[in-house]
Amino acid sequence: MSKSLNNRVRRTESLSREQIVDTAIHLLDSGGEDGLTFRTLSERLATGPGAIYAYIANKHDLIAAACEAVISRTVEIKARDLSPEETVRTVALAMFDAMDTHPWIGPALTWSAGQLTMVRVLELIGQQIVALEVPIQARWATVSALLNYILGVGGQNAVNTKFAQKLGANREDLLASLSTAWSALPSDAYPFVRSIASEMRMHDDRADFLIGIDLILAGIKNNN
Amino acid sequence: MSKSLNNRVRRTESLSREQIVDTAIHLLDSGGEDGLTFRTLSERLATGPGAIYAYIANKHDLIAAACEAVISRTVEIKARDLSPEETVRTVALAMFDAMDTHPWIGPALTWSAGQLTMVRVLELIGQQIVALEVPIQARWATVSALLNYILGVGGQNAVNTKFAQKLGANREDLLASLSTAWSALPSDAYPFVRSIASEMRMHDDRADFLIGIDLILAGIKNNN
DNA sequence: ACCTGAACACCGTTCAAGT
DNA sequence: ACCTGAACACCGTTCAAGT
Repeated sequence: MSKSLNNRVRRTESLSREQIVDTAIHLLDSGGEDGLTFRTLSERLATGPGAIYAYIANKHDLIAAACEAVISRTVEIKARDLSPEETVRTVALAMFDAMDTHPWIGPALTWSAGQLTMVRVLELIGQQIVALEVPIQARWATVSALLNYILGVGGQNAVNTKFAQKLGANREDLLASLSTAWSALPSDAYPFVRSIASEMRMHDDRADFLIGIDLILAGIKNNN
Repeated sequence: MSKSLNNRVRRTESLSREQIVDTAIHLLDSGGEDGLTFRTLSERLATGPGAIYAYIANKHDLIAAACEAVISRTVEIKARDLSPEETVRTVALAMFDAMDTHPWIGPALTWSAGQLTMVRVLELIGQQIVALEVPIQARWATVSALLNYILGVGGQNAVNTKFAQKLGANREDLLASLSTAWSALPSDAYPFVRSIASEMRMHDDRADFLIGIDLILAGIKNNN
């Protein structure tokens, strides 16, 4: 797609695509998706808002490029002596941590829109699926399930973060008030929700995420 | 929160919250999140944009209310003579279909922000988890995994739909071009992605979604 | 040749003015 | 008492004008 846009030959100290993306990541990290505007971005880069369009097509492209930059760093995992299951866990946790540090990538990330980095994640996980001897007809659906789960948690993470910062509350306060609300539900209609209200309050997102991965891995083993 | 906003006593044929939400759902269905603006909405309702704020706090609230309306219809599933597994499948598929018909609810839906309808889904699935005799310490994480997966797929669905309509292409064309791109990847670095390129092209989102649910259910059984 | 930044066509939201 | 719709403070994006 961007074959003809080779800017490397220039020697002016002017704008570069990499510089723009890096600054965008900083703005996204500190202010979420709303924190990134072409006006603040161009201000940081000491230029006019129009100048950015020489390097980037539009805002969607800019966010996609920022995602790529973050995930490509995440995916650089050396193949150590790990079992297929351990490798899947490692990759999944790396993705979780990246989406936790940069909540804005959650909704922007998709593995089917042709983002090259997500294809690399797909390859990485897919190879473990093969190593786990999943029959060939089941491979696609199995990889789909894992990736959907991983990206899904990232998306939920983003919603929660946004919700929390909109209310100006921290995570603990939010969980506490939600827990209280759940405990106050009628016990005839909501026995289950009431029963886990206190457990929910103290849950660990990261640990629960991994339990979900393990559940899917256990399901894969069980199906073979 | 909204205890004092009881509008039922009025008898004028003026605006109602329900009417606003219904119109909003129509606009969202036909034009996505961008299709809903206060100007077009108020136009449809034959009023000014300001009038809506008497019934709804802001756009976020409006979308949340639209979600609630859609999901509450979805969740009205009669308890038939189904096994716990079958019930989970039924609920999950109902959610999938709702998110497929209304792609905009995917990103807006979250079960931790106190949306009452999602709590009902949580209860419904949680009761099956209890019936499956998941040990009490594992219940929260198990329900989390299922709900995260369900909502995650919905979120991905939304991204894909948005992507497709932005390009003005249909699903088949998108999958075909993606499949071609995957087949053209270097075989040394991307053996797995290449191997499933053709399978991906013909995959059925709904069937794959269900396979993921079954994988998690199998994992639950395996863990007991 | 490259950058600038005013201008355009939109948003969500508010609130004085009408009826 | 309730609704209206101009006005405000923003957006992303474009493009004539500058250097």
